[in-house]
Amino acid sequence: MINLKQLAQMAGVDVSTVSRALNDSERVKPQTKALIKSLAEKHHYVPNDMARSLVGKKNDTIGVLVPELLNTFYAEVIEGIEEAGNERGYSLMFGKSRFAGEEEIKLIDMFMRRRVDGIILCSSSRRTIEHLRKLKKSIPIVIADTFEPYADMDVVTIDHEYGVGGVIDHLLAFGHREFGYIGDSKITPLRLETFRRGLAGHGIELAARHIFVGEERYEEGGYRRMTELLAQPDRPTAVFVGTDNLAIGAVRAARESGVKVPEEMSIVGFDDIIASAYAEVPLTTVLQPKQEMGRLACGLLLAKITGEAAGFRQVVLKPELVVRKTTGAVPGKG
Amino acid sequence: MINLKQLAQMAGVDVSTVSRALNDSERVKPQTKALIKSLAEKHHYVPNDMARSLVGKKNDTIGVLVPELLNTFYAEVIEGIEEAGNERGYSLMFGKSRFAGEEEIKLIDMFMRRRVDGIILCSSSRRTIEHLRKLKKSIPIVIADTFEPYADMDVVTIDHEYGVGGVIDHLLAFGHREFGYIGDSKITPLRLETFRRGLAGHGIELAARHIFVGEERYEEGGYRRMTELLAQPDRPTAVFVGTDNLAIGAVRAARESGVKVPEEMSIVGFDDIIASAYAEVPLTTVLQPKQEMGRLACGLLLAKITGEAAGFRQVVLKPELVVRKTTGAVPGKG
DNA sequence: TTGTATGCGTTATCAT
DNA sequence: ATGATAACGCATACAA
Repeated sequence: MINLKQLAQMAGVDVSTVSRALNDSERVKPQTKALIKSLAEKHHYVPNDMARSLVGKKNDTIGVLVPELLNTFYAEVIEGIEEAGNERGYSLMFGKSRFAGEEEIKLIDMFMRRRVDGIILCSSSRRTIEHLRKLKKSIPIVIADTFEPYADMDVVTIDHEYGVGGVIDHLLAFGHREFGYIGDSKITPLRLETFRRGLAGHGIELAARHIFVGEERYEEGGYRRMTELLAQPDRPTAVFVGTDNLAIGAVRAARESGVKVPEEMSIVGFDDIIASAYAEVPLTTVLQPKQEMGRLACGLLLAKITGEAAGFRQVVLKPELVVRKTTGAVPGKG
Repeated sequence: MINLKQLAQMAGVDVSTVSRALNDSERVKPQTKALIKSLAEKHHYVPNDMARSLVGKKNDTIGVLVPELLNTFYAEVIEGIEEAGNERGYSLMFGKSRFAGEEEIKLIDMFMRRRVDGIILCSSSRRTIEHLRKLKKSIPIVIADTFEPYADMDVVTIDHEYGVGGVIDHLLAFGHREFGYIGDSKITPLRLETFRRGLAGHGIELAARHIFVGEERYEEGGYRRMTELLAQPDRPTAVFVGTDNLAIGAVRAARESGVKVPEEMSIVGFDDIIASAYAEVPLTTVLQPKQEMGRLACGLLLAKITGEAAGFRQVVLKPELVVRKTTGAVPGKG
């Protein structure tokens, strides 16, 4: 792969002249510039950004860390980040943490070694957040989709209280009083807590025997947990499922067990992933503005990188309920 | 951000000693090594991989180019690439081309400027392939999920003939003779051609009025195209849909129009994305080994990077039909 | 065991 | 308008 020096030799000029010519400097005679450019073209010269950013400073690269890729939730967030970044000439480097704290820290380390200009973390663990507190002076960092809007960091997240509250109000309005919950151990713990607290606020207790949580985060997990729930002697009339991925499987399990949704059981998801509108029964769920989160996170980060922004900002989005076909009135109460 | 030189000053030694110490060289006294390491730890030293790879050569980074991320098909391929890469210490840099040739070329250029060790391209356009022919001497490149197994490049792809052939045989065995096709303009053109040719081989013509192709690549596109197809005066008994994303929408459109699937119409997809097994009616489709493709592509690339492999290899996978619930006998012929 | 010197590819600051 | 040179952060062959 050819470099400036070789180009300089061929053109019979100094490297510095070549550098200037290729960077369209005014201070180089049009003829030599033309010569150099044609030479560069001819020999497929590709500048070495490693060297360039060594002397310069910036990279025009941001690191993005997500737990998993198969989850379209994260794909949408990334989509937002990518667009916002692209518009301003940044490319993405990314890593997948599998929800593992050590992986997160390893990948953050890699990002730093690569001298990315900034890092966006999605759904990172609390432990990792602690780790970040030490790094945030060295490099701009934005946390997306986190549990709490940490005041000492740049954060983009949603108002869980509001989102889950919408679910509860919706179900209460339909007359439901017996609730169940299905979730996973990584993504949804806060939703469970918020749900429980919200119900308690209405004097309703969420029975432990109606709570099903496990590792699996996709349809299969929801399917299995709903099957377990249906095996209980008494069955709730409404179930809140922590993510749409799980909810889609849960709806299927219910229907396959002969339980009509929503006639005999209402089910509400969370996220509003793409598949939800096209599920077996279009899913009632809480819309997280995923791409928006990505865009905002990237915006915050770029503002930090360019120095436009000082201090830390917390952006808290309101996730709105989207009522579709999996929720209805309590059986027998029309 | 601290560097070797500063560390050297603090330790009262030369940079080279620090470098050796941090790289665990034998040629440094245990005591000084310990001192230097503790110093590095204390001051949060993070090596600069830009500088390192400037002098060295390698990057331990590979560039991955996909058309889109929301498509779980690509997410799965990436998953495979990422795993295979991770195992050998490589991280990913990636870009999204939106199926646009110019975007692809721009991103490839970016990868090269960043001096990635190699590039994997998914579903790249023919035009881009031409472009790559010039670059493949400068950098290892692997093409994944392409139309043809170009003999002069490293390629991982599937045997379309075989996959589509399986669909045709399956439908013929059910007695179908009237076929329709739904696809998109970016991903599926080859599938349409293969389908048409395959049918012709059985003396069956695919009528133009039963072919629906458009831009949209997700459920909505399939929904719309199936709606159009159903508006035709005569309706095929079986429809091959070029991707599962489209197929899921197509099934929904059929059912909402009162056409029972598979009783009144058989529908077959292609890809076997995660959602397909959990669709409204579990989808009969052709399984593309996506993660496997990713792993293999990455394997080929790493072999090229490390110099283990010479020449070009074409890996052609056999995509197998997965029979689920959207296909059945021709109506009235039980 | 440690230091010296050189080079990686590029940009930038001087001169000329 | 162009050349010489230093500098970016690090690794390494060679000396000591």
